[in-house]
Amino acid sequence: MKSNKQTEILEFIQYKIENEGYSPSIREIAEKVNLKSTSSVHHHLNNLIEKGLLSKKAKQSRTLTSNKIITSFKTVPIVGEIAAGSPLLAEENKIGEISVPQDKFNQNLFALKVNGDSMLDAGIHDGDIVVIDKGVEPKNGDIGAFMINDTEATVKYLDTISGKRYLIPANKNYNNQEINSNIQPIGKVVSLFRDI
Amino acid sequence: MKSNKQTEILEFIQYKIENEGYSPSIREIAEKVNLKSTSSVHHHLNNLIEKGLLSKKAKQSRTLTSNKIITSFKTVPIVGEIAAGSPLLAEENKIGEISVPQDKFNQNLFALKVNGDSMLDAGIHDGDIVVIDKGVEPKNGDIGAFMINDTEATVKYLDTISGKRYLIPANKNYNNQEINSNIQPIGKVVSLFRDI
DNA sequence: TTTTTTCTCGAACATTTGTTCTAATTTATG
DNA sequence: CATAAATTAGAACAAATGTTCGAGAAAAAA
Repeated sequence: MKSNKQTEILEFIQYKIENEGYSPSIREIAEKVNLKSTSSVHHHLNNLIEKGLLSKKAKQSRTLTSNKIITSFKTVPIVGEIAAGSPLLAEENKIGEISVPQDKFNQNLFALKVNGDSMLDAGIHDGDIVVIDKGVEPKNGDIGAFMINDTEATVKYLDTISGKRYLIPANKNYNNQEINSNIQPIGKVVSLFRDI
Repeated sequence: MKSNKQTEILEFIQYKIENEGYSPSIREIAEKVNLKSTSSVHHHLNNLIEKGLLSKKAKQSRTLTSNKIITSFKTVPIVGEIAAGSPLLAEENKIGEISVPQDKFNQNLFALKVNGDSMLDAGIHDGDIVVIDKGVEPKNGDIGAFMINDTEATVKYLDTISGKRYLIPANKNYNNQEINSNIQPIGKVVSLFRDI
């Protein structure tokens, strides 16, 4: 045996609500957590309700709700500064989480906190959170996220000038940067969030 | 009678999921939309499913899920152009919905689609969605939403110059506008969303 | 070990709930 | 108006589901 049965039940309920959109029935729970009797599940549910971790309507099916914040939104990690040499999404680089609506549901999303004002003229400010789709390679004219020397993530326009490809800032105080082997595309910027 | 029965049903399902956390039963729907028979509801549900607006598991209770974005997030209406003389949040002005994370949960939130580039230098672009808290009166230096002549909603800086209060655009091509009785504050702009 | 508590099982029961069928009613169509 | 289509109602049924009770098993406490 590993963890607590009640934790197992709670997690299954949360999983089910998050992924299917509705609560499991007691028998579904029983099967999932290897309990042969519905009354056993019932027992645990009452316990979880007493602890304030669950709610439900009496005598009504599939009305379990988790009191934790559980939604069908996708929570994607936000990364800030990248520790030298560490992978982009390493735990040490994570500075928070952001929730992205389901119509952007995608396993390849993550968010990056913008550092600096090099994209100011594109309306991207220092401190803004940009959501990046790792599954989409940025094309010419796109705003993309790029990894430089495996130590720095940056957001820039991508474009080709005279046959060479450049990272292009949206700010006259910054210079274009030719793409070389030290610059790897991470993904395309698909949306922007800002708290004002 | 006003709108379609199926719309009524769909909205109730969405409301229920959003507010209670679980799908209504067919009988609950019947009662809510004034249908005496469960089979009538059944009929409409099948229709909605055919249209791709709903999903459900056969023979399983309370497994309706809306294919629209429905979560425990707060859905706030987006308004665009304001029809002359109509209340800001009138149905006719509504152009969509946006989901706002629960940590911004607030009964006074709504969203406004930005029209024009008068706030470009503040990084607010034409087409951006700004979320407005009606419960917070914008103060000097804040970005606020204001209603002009009850016909136009606008987003501007608010500030006092030489003892007079002005709406101040963030774009040199636009002029300050002194606040008079034709200009009413709606609320404070608290966040910004942009699809790129 | 003995006692107590917690957990589990099995079965049975009462409701809730989805489903189906037929007929009546209303609404649209020609 | 007559006809067809869509909507609604009513009833009955089968399945899913929550609930309860008693007893046994396992784990914890004494």
